[in-house]
Amino acid sequence: MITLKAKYALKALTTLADERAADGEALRIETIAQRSGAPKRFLEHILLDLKRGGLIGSRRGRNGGYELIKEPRTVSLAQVLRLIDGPMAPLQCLSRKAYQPCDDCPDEAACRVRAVLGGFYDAYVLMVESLTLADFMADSRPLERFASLAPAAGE
Amino acid sequence: MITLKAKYALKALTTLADERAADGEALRIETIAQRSGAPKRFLEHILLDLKRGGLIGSRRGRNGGYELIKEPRTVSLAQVLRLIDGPMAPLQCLSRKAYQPCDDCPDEAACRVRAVLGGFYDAYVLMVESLTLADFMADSRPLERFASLAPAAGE
DNA sequence: GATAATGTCGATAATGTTTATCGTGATTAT
DNA sequence: ATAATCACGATAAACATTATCGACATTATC
Repeated sequence: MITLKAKYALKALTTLADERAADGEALRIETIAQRSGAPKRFLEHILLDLKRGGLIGSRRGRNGGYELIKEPRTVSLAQVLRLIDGPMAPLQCLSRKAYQPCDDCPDEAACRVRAVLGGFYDAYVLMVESLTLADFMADSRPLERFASLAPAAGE
Repeated sequence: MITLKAKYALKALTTLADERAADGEALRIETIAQRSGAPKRFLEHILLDLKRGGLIGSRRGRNGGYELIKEPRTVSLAQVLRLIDGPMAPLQCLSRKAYQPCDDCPDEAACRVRAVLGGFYDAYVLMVESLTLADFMADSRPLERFASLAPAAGE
């Protein structure tokens, strides 16, 4: 499960990406809240996170608002999930950006769970890094690129 | 992140699978705790969950203990994760075994987040269902079967 | 049948995470 | 000035995670 916060973030980013595609203005929090369905006061914090992450920009004061400052196809799902929900790895000892040894593991190299999930996580990362905000916008079939996986299910 | 509880469960199952492969006896909680590194009193509950899930069997009383009652290659990672951590879907509205409409979504069919993550989750499920306890045991290279994914990273 | 070994299982609790809401301050256009 | 708007720390309710404990049930053995 991704958190609801991350879901709101993706909806907000999609809203901003749509607006950008339409050559629109910066959008107020209120407007983003309405279009994305996120609670306004909660969304404030989410937008701040996205801003700190360099994905969106803001203007304060009258006529202020938020706008996307990256090309949608350069913003990966992985980037957003890491920014909002933190490390994605199934085990902390497998995290690329936030590695930490697991407290319960005396010998990391001997850990079978780590070995198996490590291989799995490699594939996982390829997927979430190849999905981008652009995939959330139009009527794309973004995951047909993973169709090659299907044969693996047969075994 | 999978929970520590799920990690303990996988280590315990691997321990039991190893014992089974060696034609060993049922193992006491204490012994499983030592071999898997899980706290004994916490492990109790985990083993109960695994028993209720039909993966292991137990004998009470003197000379009691736990043993794996399934062929390791018939126990998927997905099964264990669902049993211990609950639904795996990135959104509850995408869960196969525990579907529920998302509270924040007025129109599920129009939800772009759902559409994109849905495609992603399909691939994810194929992976976790094709990994089995057998992959955790020997010196296997379980994830080479997902090597076909690699080209997708190039774009 | 008494005893010791062992699984069963509900209660409790410390800690952290998630999902918010609120008040106040800072900035900007008019 | 004033009104509109973002910035951001404080707070809190609800829930999840990670345990530990005590008491009970079952079984083998003496």
